[in-house]
Amino acid sequence: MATLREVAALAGVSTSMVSRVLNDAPDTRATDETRQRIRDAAVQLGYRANFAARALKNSRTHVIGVVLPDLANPIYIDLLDAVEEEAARQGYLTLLARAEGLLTNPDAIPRLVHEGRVDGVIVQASDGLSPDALTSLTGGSTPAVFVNSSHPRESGSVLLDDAAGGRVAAEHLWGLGHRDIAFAGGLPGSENSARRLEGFSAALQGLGGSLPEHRISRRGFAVEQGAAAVADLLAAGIPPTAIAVANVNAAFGVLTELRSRGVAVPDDMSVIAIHEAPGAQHTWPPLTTIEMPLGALGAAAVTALRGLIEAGTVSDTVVSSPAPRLHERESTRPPNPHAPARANV
Amino acid sequence: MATLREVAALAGVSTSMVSRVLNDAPDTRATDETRQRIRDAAVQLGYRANFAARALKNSRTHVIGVVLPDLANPIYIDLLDAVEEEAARQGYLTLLARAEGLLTNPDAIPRLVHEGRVDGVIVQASDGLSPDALTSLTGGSTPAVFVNSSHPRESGSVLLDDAAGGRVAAEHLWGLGHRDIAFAGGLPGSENSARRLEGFSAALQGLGGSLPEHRISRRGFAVEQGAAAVADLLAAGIPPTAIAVANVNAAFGVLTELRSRGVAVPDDMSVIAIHEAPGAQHTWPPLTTIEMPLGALGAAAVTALRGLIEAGTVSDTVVSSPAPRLHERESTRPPNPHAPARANV
DNA sequence: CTGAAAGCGCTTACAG
DNA sequence: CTGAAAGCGCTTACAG
Repeated sequence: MATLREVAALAGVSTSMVSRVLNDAPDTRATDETRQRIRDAAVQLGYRANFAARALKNSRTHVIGVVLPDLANPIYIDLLDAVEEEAARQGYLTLLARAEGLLTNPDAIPRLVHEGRVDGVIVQASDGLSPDALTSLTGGSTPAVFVNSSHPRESGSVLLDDAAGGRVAAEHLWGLGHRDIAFAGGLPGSENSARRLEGFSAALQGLGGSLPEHRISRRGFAVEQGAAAVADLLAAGIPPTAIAVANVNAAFGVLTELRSRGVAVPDDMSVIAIHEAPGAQHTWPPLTTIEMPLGALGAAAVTALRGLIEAGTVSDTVVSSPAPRLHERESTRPPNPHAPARANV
Repeated sequence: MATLREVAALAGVSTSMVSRVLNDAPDTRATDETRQRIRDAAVQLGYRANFAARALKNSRTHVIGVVLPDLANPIYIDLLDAVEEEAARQGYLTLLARAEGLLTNPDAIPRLVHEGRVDGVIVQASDGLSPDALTSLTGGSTPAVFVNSSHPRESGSVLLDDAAGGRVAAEHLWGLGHRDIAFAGGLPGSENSARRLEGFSAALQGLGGSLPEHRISRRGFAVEQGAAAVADLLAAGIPPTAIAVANVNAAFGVLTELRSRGVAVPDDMSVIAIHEAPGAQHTWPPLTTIEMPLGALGAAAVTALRGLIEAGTVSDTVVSSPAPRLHERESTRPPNPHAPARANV
């Protein structure tokens, strides 16, 4: 691990010169010959600027922290992947921060910044967190961008176009001929879910249909919560012919619960989910999904965070491009008028 | 962001004292009263030791890098999760490094260390990499622990007890009554797969069975490669009554391909896979898997890396506890003598 | 029991 | 065109 000093010695110049030349500092007027000598010396010694020294001097690490509730959720992984990739493109490294400690210890996120470990953080908050909890997460002064969740005023925010996702789901089901459709949403407090529901319901109305309250369940985005939603939705009366699930993980639970109740998908009931996940192709039947632009979301988050870090600019972005994309698989089909559940009505 | 100096000023002592007290330095004999004054001042100012300054002084960052081929593979995510958790427990933070850049740019991993960004790296290499490629990955002098893959001499290694995984698969299938079993393995160069196959084959022999060469396919661990394995294995003659797949991702492909060929699982054929994955419960039929101790693997990797960093101790570990654990689901069942494929023999 | 001083490896006004 | 010097915020011998 050669130092600047050693490079300078080898090149026969001052450390100042080496620093300037190697960093392409503006208005550095060094002879081409000098530049070359410096470059050669650096290469010869395998010189790498020490990160800590640089960070100390510049008060900037070029590292961003990514705070995720957990790694089990494929949605978060896609986000993490996109963030890491875009960060790398923009010259930043990615530090992984688990939310577990962060939720029990409200000081954890600010500390990352106060210790100078990261220049800022991108946080995907858990769905249930209150606005107050979110505010206390970053302690106000931390450069933070909240992704896909509600957020404090001082922080940036990057959101999916959830309503558009809901709309695509409604249009697909309607186009297939479904007229009695249910919606399995996130928890009552979830703004993501509320927006998806809104887009879904509005689209249905625009098409001449409607989404009555008893066709709505708000159990949450997790697998077991999807199962609970099925219980709600099939509780009494005529079952719907299709269920739109606000999250692909919940949809896994929906599929399993439906099967265990003897409801055949898609013969008796169609199922569509918002968000794509690797597992969706391997369920039985393979799940029709609406892929949301998580890659673009992650990239937008990185860009927003840089704006906050470098210019103090807080921005709120809705990522609407690329548009939500339908993956039509085998869990959706035109409604079957002879489906057992409806046949005996 | 208060500095040591400010804390010292507020407490009315020297910065030396503050540093010593706050770090609980050995043989620091400060009055209890002084200690308290210092602590109070630190709290009052919200003091956090600057990470860069500390790293510069100590030549140690307490950050480890995790190098993963990609984030799409749930196995790697489990590993990442475990590493992050154990690292946190041991006082280390986790920097995520993508292998994409690392494979095209052989200098990338050593650079992380040479720049002083991380103290060492844990790398999960791609399955196909040659030993030479692995060696050049770390350039020899980088503290590195290779996980679940072959590795250069100077680096530590932490391996799963792959043979045990193969054995559990063989025993389960044999116990169910299967006598004609196939094995869908990783690529020919994969040491992981070779060990699983070895354990599998040896167990079968111990039980009085055998695994003839034509019942072995070596197409790889990926989904599509599992599909290719099915093609191999069903190519001609009597099909086996069960397939053990060396990797759960490939097993997804096996399931899909079997279905598309009209082979019913588990009626016509049983399928079992090594490694557990969230998706395995949601396939149809739900996939019987053998969960390998990835959590313990990740933790062992962190511990091995610390040994390398702090004591220069290179260690090779095989993680055999907890033992591979069978998740019996619906893709395995006793062989059906009337299965169509065999009935017409 | 406590402090002054050097130094980790950089960057950047300032001076020439 | 180039260098000497200060300083980023710590830690740790060394001295008293």
